[in-house]
Amino acid sequence: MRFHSPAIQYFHAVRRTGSIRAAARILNVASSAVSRQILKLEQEIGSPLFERNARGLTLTTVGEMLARHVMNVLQDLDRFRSDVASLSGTWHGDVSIACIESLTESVLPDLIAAHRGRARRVSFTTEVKGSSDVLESLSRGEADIGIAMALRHSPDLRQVALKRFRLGAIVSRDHPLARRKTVTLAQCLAFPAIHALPELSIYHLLQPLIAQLSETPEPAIQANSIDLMRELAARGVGVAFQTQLGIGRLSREGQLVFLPLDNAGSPVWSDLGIYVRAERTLPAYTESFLQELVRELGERERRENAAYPHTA
Amino acid sequence: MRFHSPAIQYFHAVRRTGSIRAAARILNVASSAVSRQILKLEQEIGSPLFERNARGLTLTTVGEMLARHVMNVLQDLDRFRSDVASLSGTWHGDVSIACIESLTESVLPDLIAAHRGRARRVSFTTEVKGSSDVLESLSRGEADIGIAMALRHSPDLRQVALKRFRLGAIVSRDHPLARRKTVTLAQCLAFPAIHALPELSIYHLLQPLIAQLSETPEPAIQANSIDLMRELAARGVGVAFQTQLGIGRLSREGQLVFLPLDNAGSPVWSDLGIYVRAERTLPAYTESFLQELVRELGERERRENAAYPHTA
DNA sequence: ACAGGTTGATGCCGTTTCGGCAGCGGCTAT
DNA sequence: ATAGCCGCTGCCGAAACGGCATCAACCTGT
Repeated sequence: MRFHSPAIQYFHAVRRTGSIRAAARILNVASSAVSRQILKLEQEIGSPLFERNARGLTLTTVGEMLARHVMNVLQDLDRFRSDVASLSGTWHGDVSIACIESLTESVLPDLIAAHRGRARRVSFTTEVKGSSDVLESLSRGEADIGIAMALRHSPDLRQVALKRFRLGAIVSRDHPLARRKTVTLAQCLAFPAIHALPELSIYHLLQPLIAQLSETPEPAIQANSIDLMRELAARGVGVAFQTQLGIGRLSREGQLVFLPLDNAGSPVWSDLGIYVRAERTLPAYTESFLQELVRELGERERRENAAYPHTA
Repeated sequence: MRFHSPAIQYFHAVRRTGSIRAAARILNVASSAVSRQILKLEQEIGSPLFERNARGLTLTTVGEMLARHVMNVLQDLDRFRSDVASLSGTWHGDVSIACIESLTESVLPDLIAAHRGRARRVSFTTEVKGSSDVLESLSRGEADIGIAMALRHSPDLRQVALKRFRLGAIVSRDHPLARRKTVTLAQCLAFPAIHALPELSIYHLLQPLIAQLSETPEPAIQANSIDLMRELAARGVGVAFQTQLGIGRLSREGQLVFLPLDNAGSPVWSDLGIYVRAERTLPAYTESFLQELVRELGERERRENAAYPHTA
């Protein structure tokens, strides 16, 4: 089922690896074959596609344009394949997800497990990274679905859904704050705090608010792992800040308490976006999972708003 | 700049012509070459793409799926080409438009003339046909932009804009009705009328209203040409019905009068939709014209509403 | 400065693929 | 029945492709 010119596939491999020889290894062909296909493409188009640096190849502007086209072609080919397969009852393929860490505790594993239970032949590839890296992975065609903080995204991405969750303080059950319904940032910072490093989006949500406070906050722990921060909070080390998404199990077991943040009377929102490449129709099996993901996140958003209603 | 497998192009030609030999003539190759590429494709995919009827080839279900993929590929290739060309300052290509007749009097010629004045190397291909044929042409990839009455459209089309125009009666300046501000259908049908045949969408707009009338209308002329109907009305033959879009010049010269239809106190709307294929990014030159088209139609809609305000 | 490893490009050559030609059987319309 | 399509298939020359060995250019570690 590979009826596209080898030049297309070779170019795609070279772009991903940034090297002709590396691409040749992946493709199981001689590097000379790859080299020649690229040269032929450049002659056909009438413009170089790569800049030959000493250490590998970099796309030129025209190269990036072609990369976009080739990505559209190959991703649409996947969709075509899945359409044909679903016609004959078969239903398989790989859903590739790039997402930020807050989803790894319960949302993503729950969904994937449930989906695998129903569709055994659909496999998953997941990659956890920062919000902007998630968006970049999508743009580069390395992931099908992306979940990230809703930043400004490039026009080649499409925001499928936007869900907002309350940012809150995470404390162990015996923390002095644990009995409160909500907390303000000032109240939290009276205690040792576990802060996010700038590479986490939470940092950028909280930093402006912290800057507004008059007092200098208590010296705190800094970390770049949602997971680590949660476990530190559970051990009573201090107050951590995140959405309720990442603390499901420990919260249910009563070890952790989630206290919605209150900033001058209004909630602090953390906006989560679900993204796909804009110029693309998803394969049926990917689309199916995407729908479940959107539904599930919407459900969690709804449940959370019911649990912690706020005055408009 | 043809770096895609010949199989893709051949398949596309065969689908359009419905015949291998006809495709071969277009492609300037031997029919055997085309036949073999199709056979290879079918073997590669593992399913027949065409049903070999005595009178040419018809797509199978899988064939239609492939047709969709191939259309996506080739149309995106056009976009890529235009991107590369615009990088080097060149700016050419062909904008293919399918539209209904009401646009041919002034909207389309005005726009195309203006655009050609600015961008000489952009050519246009226009095809006038009925609303459902317009939508089908788009779906089949035979046109880039479609303008049609806003019917229910298939999901592979995207409605870029929706503009509503008042349906009205068209009479010559010395017609007894010509002094009125608005007219009702009953008032019009007291005079000889020029009716649209069912192949025009106006028929489907007016038929329900005519059916509501108690009296049997005066015997009337029927026609399937907007142009003809307009000229008949100008000669005082009777009352015609259409939007103001199609009577620009004759209206300006005072020969024709447009009387907005009033049906039980509310206007009768004719909804015009602008469509493109959904799974597609348009070439820059096409996108540019599309924007002008949307703007111009919006402008006409606004002007018309100002000229004939109606009570909400 | 030098050696060893890496990179992409190129000449040579066997293999594969492609396309043109001619001819096949099947079908339709006259 | 005949003439004109249709798509399919051997046959063969031409073109494209891929593998191997080799080259010059470059980086890196010593």
